[in-house]
Amino acid sequence: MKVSREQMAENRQRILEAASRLFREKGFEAVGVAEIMKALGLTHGGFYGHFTSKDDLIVQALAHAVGERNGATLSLPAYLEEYLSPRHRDNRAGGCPISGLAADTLRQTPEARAAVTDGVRAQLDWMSEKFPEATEADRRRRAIGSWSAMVGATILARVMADPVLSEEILTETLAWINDGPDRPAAALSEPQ
Amino acid sequence: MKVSREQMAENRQRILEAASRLFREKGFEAVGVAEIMKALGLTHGGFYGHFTSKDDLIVQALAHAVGERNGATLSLPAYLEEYLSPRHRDNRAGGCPISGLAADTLRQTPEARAAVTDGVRAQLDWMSEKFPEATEADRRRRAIGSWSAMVGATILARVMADPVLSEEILTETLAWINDGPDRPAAALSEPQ
DNA sequence: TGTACATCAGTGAACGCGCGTTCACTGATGTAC
DNA sequence: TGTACATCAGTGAACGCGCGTTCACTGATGTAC
Repeated sequence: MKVSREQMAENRQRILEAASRLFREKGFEAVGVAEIMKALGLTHGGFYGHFTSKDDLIVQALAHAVGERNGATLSLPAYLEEYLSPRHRDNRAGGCPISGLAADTLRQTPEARAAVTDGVRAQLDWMSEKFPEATEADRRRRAIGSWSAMVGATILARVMADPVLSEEILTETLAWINDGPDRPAAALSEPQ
Repeated sequence: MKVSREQMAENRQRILEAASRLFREKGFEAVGVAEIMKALGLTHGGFYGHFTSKDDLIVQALAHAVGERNGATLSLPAYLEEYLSPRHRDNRAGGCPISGLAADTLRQTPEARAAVTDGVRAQLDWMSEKFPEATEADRRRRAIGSWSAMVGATILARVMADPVLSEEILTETLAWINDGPDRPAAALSEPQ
């Protein structure tokens, strides 16, 4: 049965959002078109009125998720702490799409990789502005090192079967980013 | 046709090695049992004389790959440089199984996750011994932060569609691990 | 505004394909004499 | 040592299943008059 134009546009958005969450939770391969449509109460046949293929959806859903920039309203110290928290580790469906999907995207289409590339570039530019180092080169180096560590720590903490080791990875990575062995401990604390 | 006992044992090893390489290159889902057996010149039916299921093979192949500890003969600075090199980035099939498969393993069996957990624990213990910081806690913190950054940078560098950004991630992450913004530049250089 | 018709978003059965797994069979290995 | 037989590693056809995709159909929307 036909639906109104606004309803159809809304359905497209809901497909993108459901797909984005399900992909982050289970990976691209493990989520079927039928499962996504069922999550909205629709049937799989209608999917191809919105997207030309599952690969097309993957690209659109990645661009959608990566474009949201969900922690960008926080201060950098608060963002780092939230990112490297058990809450974010355990919230795959709603968490950062880059740590959740970057590895999966390696085996996807060039368009999907381009969407992740754009997201990483935006993330590094944003973080490079926020660190306190004096020179642009030092801020960017710290942004790249910190971001790599955030992505790696999140992936490792999620896969660890030992909860103590999982939490240690998050806590020590955060401490290392904030202080480093040789950095003054208060270098990045929030202004009072 | 039956083969000798030694031949059979050798075939089992060759399955593990082919699977380990193919899994790192393409991921668990994208590699079929038939493809692995074909890589040795065998047919898929014989697979089940060696392993009870594909999931069983995944666990064995992970444990096999993770247990190899392939860079452990290098000094720490040489290991870090090799790990964060374009060569390692481009050598997925022969590279570190943890950066190559950790994210994939999240959706595998508990046994597979346990194999990766063991590998990460061994890696962190090894790195914790090698860093030059005075206290055990400082060495371990630097090991965890560095290892997270190595895994994250490798995953990110592999997925980047822009080769300049990909290489920048490797180079800057290495520099950050070695020096950090506030660390003396020579802190980790090789003894002359 | 009301009516008749064309459009088209969504339905659900069906198709093709690839994959993991099974199993009757083959023929070389290994053993009993 | 040589021979006859039992064992069993590997073969390849077949099965079941799930998935992406297609398509004839339905009925509500939107438009022409």
